[in-house]
Amino acid sequence: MTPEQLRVFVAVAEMEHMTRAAQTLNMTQSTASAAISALESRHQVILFDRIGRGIALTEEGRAFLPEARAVLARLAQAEAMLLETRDLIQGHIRLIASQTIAGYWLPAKIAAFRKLYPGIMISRRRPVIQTLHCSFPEAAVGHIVQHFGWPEGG
Amino acid sequence: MTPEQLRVFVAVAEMEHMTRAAQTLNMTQSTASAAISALESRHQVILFDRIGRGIALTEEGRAFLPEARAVLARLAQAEAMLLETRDLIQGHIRLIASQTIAGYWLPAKIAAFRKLYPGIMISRRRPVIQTLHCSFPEAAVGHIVQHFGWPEGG
DNA sequence: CAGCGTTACGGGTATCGTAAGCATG
DNA sequence: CATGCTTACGATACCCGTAACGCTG
Repeated sequence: MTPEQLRVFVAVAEMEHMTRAAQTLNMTQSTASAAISALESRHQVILFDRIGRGIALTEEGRAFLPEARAVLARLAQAEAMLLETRDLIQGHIRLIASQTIAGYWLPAKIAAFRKLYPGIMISRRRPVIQTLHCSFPEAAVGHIVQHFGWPEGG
Repeated sequence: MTPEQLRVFVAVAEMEHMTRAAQTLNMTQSTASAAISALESRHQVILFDRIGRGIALTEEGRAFLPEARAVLARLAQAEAMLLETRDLIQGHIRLIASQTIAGYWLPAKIAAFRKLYPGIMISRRRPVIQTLHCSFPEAAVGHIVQHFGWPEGG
């Protein structure tokens, strides 16, 4: 019982028309047919009556429709929650580093960091003054260092 | 986001131990690892911290756990409902037929019928008396005939 | 014959298990 | 060195789309 199968079933059941449902789902009609067949045979249930050149929901199919919708809705909710927490991790980090570090050590680290947290923007500045300083709370620095280590191993 | 992946995630998250979770799920530990990896990379989320030689739920993972459980529960409910309606279609059919029909026409039909409705038991009796009769309400006979047609096309 | 669903078949992708690789205590 | 997760890799199974088929109005 794949979510994909449920999506196909819901679409086909709602319009009681396989070809149009397949078009809606951006798939071939044979694919939709196969999905329905798989759903039916695996669970030993007949969801549609093949009547004439069309199809019609059976009683079991009609009863199953709200169930399928509920499952899909719950799953969508879970996925949305995951997306939400992902997008929650965002912000803007400004880096100031010496030429050596910025040239040899940072690039790979920044690439890896971007891959993990696409929501965080990173910008770099050349050190205008001799003294390096960080404009962030130490906690944030700690988090970043924890993920990527410290250049000289200290 | 396959239900299978969710099952793996829930098991691993509950015991925070991949090997034991894999054993519980009757799969190799590498398979479980791959499932978790797929779940994480596809949704751009980190669900577990690989700490030392073990794993621990991240904050997002901990938040996602009840969601995953809810999805699985809802899906199980839908599947149970399907099973229930299938088992509803059950009973016992006793057939009485002439030798000719019972020998040539019935066997294939009975096989097909059993495949569709495993819950229905079918037993056959040789006709002791000349007159064939049916001990069922006509409605039931109608249903059966509708599915399989009538021997002589009448 | 035109519309609609099913079936057969080839290609792509995902998943699994085996086994080797790394890291940790 | 024993434990535990990850990665590489070959095999298997699944899913999809194309095309041919069967059926109906």
